[in-house]
Amino acid sequence: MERHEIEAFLALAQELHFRRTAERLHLSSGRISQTIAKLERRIGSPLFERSSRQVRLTEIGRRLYDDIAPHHRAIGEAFARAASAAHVGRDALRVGFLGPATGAVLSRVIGVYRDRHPGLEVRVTMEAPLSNHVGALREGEVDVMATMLPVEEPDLVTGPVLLREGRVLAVPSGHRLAEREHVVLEDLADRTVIHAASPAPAYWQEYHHPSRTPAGRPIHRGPAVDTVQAALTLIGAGLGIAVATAQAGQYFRRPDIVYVPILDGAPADFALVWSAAHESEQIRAFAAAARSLPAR
Amino acid sequence: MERHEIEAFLALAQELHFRRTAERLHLSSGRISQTIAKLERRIGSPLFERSSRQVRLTEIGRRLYDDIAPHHRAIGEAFARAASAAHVGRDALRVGFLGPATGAVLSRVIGVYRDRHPGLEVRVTMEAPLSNHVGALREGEVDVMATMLPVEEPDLVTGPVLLREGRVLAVPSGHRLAEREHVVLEDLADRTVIHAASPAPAYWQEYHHPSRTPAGRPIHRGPAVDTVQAALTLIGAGLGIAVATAQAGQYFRRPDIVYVPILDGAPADFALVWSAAHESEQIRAFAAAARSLPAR
DNA sequence: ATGTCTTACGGAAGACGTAATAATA
DNA sequence: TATTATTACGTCTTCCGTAAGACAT
Repeated sequence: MERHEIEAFLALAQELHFRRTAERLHLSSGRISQTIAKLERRIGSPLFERSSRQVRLTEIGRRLYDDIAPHHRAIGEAFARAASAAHVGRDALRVGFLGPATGAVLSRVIGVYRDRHPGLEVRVTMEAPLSNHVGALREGEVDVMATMLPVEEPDLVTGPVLLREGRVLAVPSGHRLAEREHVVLEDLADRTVIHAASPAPAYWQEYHHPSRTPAGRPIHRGPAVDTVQAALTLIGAGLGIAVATAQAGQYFRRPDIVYVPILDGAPADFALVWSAAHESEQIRAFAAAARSLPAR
Repeated sequence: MERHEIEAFLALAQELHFRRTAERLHLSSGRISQTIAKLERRIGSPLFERSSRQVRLTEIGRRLYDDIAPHHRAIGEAFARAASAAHVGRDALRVGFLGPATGAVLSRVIGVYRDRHPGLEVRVTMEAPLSNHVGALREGEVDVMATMLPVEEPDLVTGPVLLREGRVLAVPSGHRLAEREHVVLEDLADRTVIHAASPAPAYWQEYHHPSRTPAGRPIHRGPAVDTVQAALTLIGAGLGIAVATAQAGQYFRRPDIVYVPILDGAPADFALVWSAAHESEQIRAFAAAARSLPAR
């Protein structure tokens, strides 16, 4: 009984629907099917009766659900308590960020926080990779991350938005779109767009680097990168173009790259995010300092 | 909190010793160290204080242990109950085996079982691969397996021994050792010996295909195989020699292979093995039938 | 010097998504 | 035909052992 099997089983027992279960766990429905099938082979009996129209718990499945659900929850809570206890009396609040503009706003938040709480220390420890932007939170390397929404993870809390940025398209100077005053998403049709490397969740990829235009025409997935710098190198080499935030135009000015505003690009919101299990007084105070800043 | 992390934590909290914990879980101590380190990073605090002389639980570690140990046990028991319930009223007892001689003894056991319980059906379903010889038990594909000891798995029960076999060395007919009346393990020194493919547990490999002679001289690990037939093909091609059981001399007679008895080889015991969680009345009856046979 | 825990690295098991297939209404 | 669950397959993550390193007795 692996964790992912138990969680798939419990979720399916509640949803009684493979597709909804898959969406809730951010997995594909095929995977849920295989995970449950494997569990049933090991148990030696079906846990669900399914037709293509209905899914129901069997007697053994119902009993198993009642037996393990409270214990599974209790274990989760025990880890949360341990994580919470671990962070009381921690010396410094460790903050991570994604992208240079976020870092700039962050220093203003830190200023307010330091004024209000002179005794408490803050350390900006690291810039996150584009892929796995919340990994450092999960690994316990930072306490708060200033990163790009959407973040739809049940174990993470989304705090105040620090910054809302427009979208630009980064293209090589010689590119056909480089002359334009602005573009729309439809202009991406059939082009090769650089995107974040794979550990990034699918919903995040799709939000920031859509695979289709609003009219439904395909956008080709180009090479995957971990940093904006790497993306720019590839763009300069003519290997693709990339959707970026307006801050790129200020912080990554280069002669071989042109940034063209995307009129209908979904806005990029940057917000504070932290682990629900690790939430502490210091984190709440830091979030409060962020909320007190004038909106930009 | 993955299953392997929880189990490593609980075992280490009991043993307070990395090497012993590793042995208990059939893992390397380096792996235990990394698993615990990762867990501590995620929790955000050490769970153990360790010097190279002593390992102790921290306050947070102690609390976590007390919190999750009973729930972890409860979940394990719930799965065992489900597995047990799944197998009452099952139509046929599915039996697997390893090696043709085992299959032969098995048919005598089945004869006795059928005489005693005419209403109960038995199906010999499959021959197991040399690697992963108990995998079918864990996957729920068979109920009982007649296989080679040692089996040191906490979730499996070792039943009565069906057969004890001596050891032979399988060598190509032209081989220097082919002329010998018999050999000793020391003759394997510096030779290349074919062994079972990798999913087989390390203790099983070491028992059947030792990596050193009694005097400590190395025995080289040759190619890995899944079946005796595959091993013989490789031996015939001159790619190595293999330690086998005496039954091979009867069931796999070939002109290009010679079997030479190994005087001091550890005996190969074949026994019934089944899953503790799936133990049923039928399985106990089958084991009783095996015990009633005259020893060979 | 020995026993202990940790770190670095290459290989392999399996979790995962995609896409084709089957079944039901 | 539309919606659902299952199966087949190739990719990629990460778990794992090996072996070298660091530290203490």
